[in-house]
Amino acid sequence: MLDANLIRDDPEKVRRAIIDRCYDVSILDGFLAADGEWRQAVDRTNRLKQERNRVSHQIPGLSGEEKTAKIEEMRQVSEEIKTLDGRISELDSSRREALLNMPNLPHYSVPVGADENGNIISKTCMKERDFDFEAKEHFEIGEDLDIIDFVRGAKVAGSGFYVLKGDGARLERALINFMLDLHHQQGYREVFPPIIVNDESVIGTGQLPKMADDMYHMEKDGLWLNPTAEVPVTNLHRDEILDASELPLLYTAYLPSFRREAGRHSDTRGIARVHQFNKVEMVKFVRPEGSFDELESLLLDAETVIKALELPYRVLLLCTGDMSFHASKCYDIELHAPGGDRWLETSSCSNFTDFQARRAMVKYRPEPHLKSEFVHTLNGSGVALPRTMVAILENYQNEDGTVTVPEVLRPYMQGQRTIG
RNA sequence: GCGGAGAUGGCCCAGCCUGGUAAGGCGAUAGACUGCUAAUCUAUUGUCCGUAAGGACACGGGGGUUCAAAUCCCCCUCUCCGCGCCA
Repeated sequence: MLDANLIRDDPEKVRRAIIDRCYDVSILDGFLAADGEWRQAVDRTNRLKQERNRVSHQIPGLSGEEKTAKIEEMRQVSEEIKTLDGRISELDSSRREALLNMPNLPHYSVPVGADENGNIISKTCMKERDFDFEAKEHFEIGEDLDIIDFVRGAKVAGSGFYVLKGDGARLERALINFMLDLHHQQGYREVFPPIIVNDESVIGTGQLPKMADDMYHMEKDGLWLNPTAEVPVTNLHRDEILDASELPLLYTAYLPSFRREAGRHSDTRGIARVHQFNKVEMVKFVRPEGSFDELESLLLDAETVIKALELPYRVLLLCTGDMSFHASKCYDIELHAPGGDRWLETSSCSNFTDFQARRAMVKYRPEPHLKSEFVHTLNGSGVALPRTMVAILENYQNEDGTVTVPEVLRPYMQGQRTIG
């Protein structure tokens, strides 16, 4: 959510940002109209309430006709206030709705572009692997080794779900433990939050109202299945004023994530796009002034995971049109999957500046007794499991059909060197 | 799920029965005072509208009654205690 004062003071800056991000600018004009009317109405109701308060306090000292007259007068003022307050609440809703649907302002360093073609490859690491045999795709490998079972996943839950079996399940668990341990060493505190979240949380981080159709909703309880650990972890501190001395706060969490993937029909084969997947996530609460440096270090922390796994990857700096709407700046890490010669988005590291903090009311006091301010929040996957699994299976596959276990994972698999 | 008790400012806590500008304490910050510290005194310590002066709002959330609601009425959420159920 943007600062209403900033929008009033510099609407053209906001208009530029909305255009760069390919959103409809009418949302800005809608806000300005509702906001102007809202402020006038608030001013008028405040004056009326002042009058009512003043006279109401005089009434106990009055008697007879004068008292009756004042009471009648105030009854009418109260009626007027009630009508006006109703109008204010309508205006406030449209104001707020416009605010909730307005994207964050991109950082000046973000390239302007309409779609993924505007993204910039900011770094490429480790050469893609050359094969002297025909590389298989991960779903073939998984089925041949009987470690990924799509048929039974579909039986138990439906299309888009899968079962990890044997060394596949063990590899998944090894990855989770390896990543959590690494992030722990990097200074992140491990948490395991609820996997089900309420409306306030999902609004707080910005998935609602825009992404409602992408999440699983439990109507009976009014709750949502976690779409990304960013939601419960960031909302740990919703409606809190943090102690400045405890910033930056760094968290890491392993959490299953759920996406409905409504309306997406391509890319359904395999485990690269599924309804339920595990992810290890990093979340930072930081002071505003250093937040873009914190983004760079967050990216490095995520890259460390990939480097340790010795997988070929590249880092993209996303352009204005391709960033998710709550980010101010975002890097994607893509892993190379040689089976299908594809680049898979495996991590997304974003600085949301004060956008989420303002929605979720996460503040801190820069100095004792000074006015509290919004923190900046950041989030990075470190990293998404299925696509990492794809990259491992495809990059570490051997001609005989086996898969070598990456060296850093062996301690997590009782020293096992190969699968198959 | 049932019964009971609660939720008041950054924190603690009074006020509720019997409606009339949210009392007191703690902590924090600034100033005053004192060789230093402590103590003491004073001020500040939530949100919104407003350039400001000023004003409004805020007693878990939402409705209602009333000239006026922390206080009375209704609905909801959460916490604690007991009972029930349960991996």
